[in-house]
Amino acid sequence: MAISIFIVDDHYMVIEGIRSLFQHEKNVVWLGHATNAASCLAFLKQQLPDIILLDINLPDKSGIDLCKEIKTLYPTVCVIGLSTFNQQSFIEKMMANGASGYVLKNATQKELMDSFETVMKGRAYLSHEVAQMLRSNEAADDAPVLTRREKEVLELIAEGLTNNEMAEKLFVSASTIDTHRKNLLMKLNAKNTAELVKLALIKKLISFS
Amino acid sequence: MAISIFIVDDHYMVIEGIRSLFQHEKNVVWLGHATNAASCLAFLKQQLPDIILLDINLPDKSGIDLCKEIKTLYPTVCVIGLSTFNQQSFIEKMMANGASGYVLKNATQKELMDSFETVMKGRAYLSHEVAQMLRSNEAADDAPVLTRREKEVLELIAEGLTNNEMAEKLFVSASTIDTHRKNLLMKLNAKNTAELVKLALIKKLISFS
DNA sequence: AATCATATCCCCGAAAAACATGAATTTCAT
DNA sequence: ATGAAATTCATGTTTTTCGGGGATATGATT
Repeated sequence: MAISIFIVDDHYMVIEGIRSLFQHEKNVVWLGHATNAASCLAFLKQQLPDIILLDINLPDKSGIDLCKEIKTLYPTVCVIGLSTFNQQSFIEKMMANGASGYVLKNATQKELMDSFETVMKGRAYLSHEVAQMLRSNEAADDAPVLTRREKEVLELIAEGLTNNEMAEKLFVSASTIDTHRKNLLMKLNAKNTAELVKLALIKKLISFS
Repeated sequence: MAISIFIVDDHYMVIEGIRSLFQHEKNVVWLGHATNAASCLAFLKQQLPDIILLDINLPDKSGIDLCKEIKTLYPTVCVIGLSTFNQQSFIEKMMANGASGYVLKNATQKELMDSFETVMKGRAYLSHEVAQMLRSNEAADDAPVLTRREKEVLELIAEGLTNNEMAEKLFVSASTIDTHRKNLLMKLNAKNTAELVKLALIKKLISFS
């Protein structure tokens, strides 16, 4: 039995690329494509494919959110995430939102066929590269929970403010800042400010710039 | 007169996508494709296209380096950079290495045709989105040059070592470390250690973990 | 021969951070 | 309303960093 697929991606080249990969494949039926979330949802009201290939980058909405909506509205549809790079956080969110698989855009026809067959059997599929990356990266999602104030102080520390400067800025005494600082060192298990800032950036507790 | 093109990209979908976009275009002749730098260079020994569409992500070599090599060996060939995202640093490096243009992979057939014609006339072509982004982003790639020793010390600072600990580890006196430290603060224009570590991570002078 | 970058070392004093200990107050969810 | 968590503040001591200096040695460059 043929597998029907629908693709959502704002890259014409990707759409054409996949269409071309499967145009002579009898087991795969190309139902169409959408270049944004809105027209994807509109299409699904008319017709349900077996599999949706869903890019994580769309102009009007993230593919991650769209995935969730699709799975809520049409739980039987299999969604396969599509992305150029294997960014762990995206993959995790995509799978958490009900995706059945995740393949990179450098996938071969065979790999894609594989992914279709696997998810149609109800199992999850991850590109070889993706699976490998995820394994090698059990790195910390062990970010401690910081309070509102601690986050503020952490940001200011990374900007190079001293306790006195922060105290002035936040209208509290320097002792208070000192306490927050000590708690931050404890929570992040850092030996000193230098390590604190590094860990904070790694764990994405503060953002760049 | 028809324009001959050759594409280098490790994404099958992109190759197929572009091929399909131009398969009925009489003014464009598809000479072939390569999925890595080595086979690209091998092809060019046999035949020279007018335009090479060059992905910035290749398995064996960065497209940026490959671009430089190509322009050194065959200065008459026009290289157009290809990328999914518009990352300013890549674009700048690509153009600095002699590329004639830069287009995003979500380009339409028309946009690509446009880029071909523009670069064939000897002018540079940037995707609309890319040009816009570059304008809005004159942010700094002003990473200072650090000496071998300074990099070592910087790494250790970020790991949370004190001057004494570093001195022991590097078999020098604490005074030496102190000097390096001061020089680092100067070079990165940081107010203190906290800002130093943050800037070092932003400017990729030290890597995560 | 003179210059430059790098790396090494030293001293001083002021400023800042780290560590310890204790405690009052507000906020908020159960 | 009660208890836990968060925020606030203080007082001290010790360690580390920061900002001025200045000095020597080496090797590459000109």
